[in-house]
Amino acid sequence: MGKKSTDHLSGISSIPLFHGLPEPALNLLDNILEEREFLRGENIFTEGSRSTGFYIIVKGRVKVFKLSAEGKEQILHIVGAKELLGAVSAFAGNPYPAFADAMEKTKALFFPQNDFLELIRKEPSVVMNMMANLAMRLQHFTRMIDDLSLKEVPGRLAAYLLYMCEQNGCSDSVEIDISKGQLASLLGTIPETLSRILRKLSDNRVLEVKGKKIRLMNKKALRDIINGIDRVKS
Amino acid sequence: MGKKSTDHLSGISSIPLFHGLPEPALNLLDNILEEREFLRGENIFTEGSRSTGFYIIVKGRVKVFKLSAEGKEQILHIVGAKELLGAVSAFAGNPYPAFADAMEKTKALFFPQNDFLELIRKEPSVVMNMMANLAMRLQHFTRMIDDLSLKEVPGRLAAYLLYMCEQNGCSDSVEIDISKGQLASLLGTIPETLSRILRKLSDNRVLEVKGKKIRLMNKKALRDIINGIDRVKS
DNA sequence: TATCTTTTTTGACATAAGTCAAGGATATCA
DNA sequence: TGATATCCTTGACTTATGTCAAAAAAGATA
Repeated sequence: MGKKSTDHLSGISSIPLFHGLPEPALNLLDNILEEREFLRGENIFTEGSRSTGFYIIVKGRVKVFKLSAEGKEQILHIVGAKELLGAVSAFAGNPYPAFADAMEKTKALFFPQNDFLELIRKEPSVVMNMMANLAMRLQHFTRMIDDLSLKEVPGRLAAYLLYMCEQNGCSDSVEIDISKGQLASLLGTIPETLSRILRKLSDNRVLEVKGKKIRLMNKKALRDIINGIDRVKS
Repeated sequence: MGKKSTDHLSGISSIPLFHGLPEPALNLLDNILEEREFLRGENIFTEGSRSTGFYIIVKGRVKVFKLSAEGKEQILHIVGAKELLGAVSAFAGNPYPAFADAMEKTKALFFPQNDFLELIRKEPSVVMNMMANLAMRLQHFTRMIDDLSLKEVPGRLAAYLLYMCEQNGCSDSVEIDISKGQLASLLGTIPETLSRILRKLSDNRVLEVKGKKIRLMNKKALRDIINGIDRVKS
């Protein structure tokens, strides 16, 4: 793959899936992986279509989502750099269960299904990393199902904000890096509802919303909302 | 493990996770696996507790569920014979993300975490089977999230019934093997709502409900309901 | 069979959240 | 910079589904 080989190698070893692999395995990978680029909004795969492999995102972000009959979208997750896309289907040999669109200009490495089987034979440890990845995602979905069915929208929002806050070292301020419409979809609701809830929490001095920047003024209140002790209703 | 050894061996090879393993591996497993029994209603593990291994269900059924702050339960899945219980947490090294209770007298094989790492070194192919298992469950959750957020309760019920019908060779008749209250929880709703919807579908001759036996009189209508074309509202 | 418990059904009611529609605010691009 | 498209907000309204309470039905126990 000429010029880009070294890029690949350094890139490859920084991918969790390939952590700790010996040099020969990395070289093998370098020959297998195929670089692909997607524009903002471009579709990467479609629900129901057969999977021929999976992607490792290098740069950019991809939203994986389902569509209702009326076209309402529910984002399942957002896949960012160094994460896997479409691995479950590729592995299980099932069609893709959801859509995937690039949210911005995205660079990814495509890993063809056939080559994967070969790699596993030569380097079984990869599978361990992959299992960890699947396990993590399962836990994410478990929490999501929990949220969707047991919490009301303000609770899901509060959980999301507190979670985001923790991720970013938690300076009491969260910068949401997706549109509010997309956030609504991620929370399993619609923009109008999200907007109203942000307003109410703002009025009650639980949050301070400035565009995409949200300050968590009262984390205790947020935790209470998650637990159904809703001081915001009134 | 004396007398039960051969039981184990025949049992073990019939577990998808251990399909196709050579004799020595099976013997190794026989020494590792620990038989455990649970009574109806007995708790097997609790949300938040540390996992020390996972179970392979031999007989009986286990419900895995989350609890809301007010005690409302959402069943995530029901684990039956030959399936894995708690594998994700055991593997990811995280605490259990949900509760698990035996729904009836249940026999299971416990697989301690430490021994698992050893097995993988000796028999990496097990991991492949395990990944397939995780992948399948991920797809199940994907569908579940889809249902919970994009479909209304009648749609979820319809999807459930049609799915069950397909599973059982589909003689147009489904015998639900859990209580209606539990089914409500599985569908992310409450018994009252489920009862009302069953009533309505009965009145409209889409279903015929006799206790736990449900006949699908009009599958086309059920499919329409899933797609939001709801002939039952009126 | 009779008694007790649990599950299911029904009714009246409350409410969270969705729909529809329109006006502002922001971003994007020439 | 101005023009155009997208995103966000707000209001009025509807509705699916949850809550509470009580009766009916079905199972379990003695």
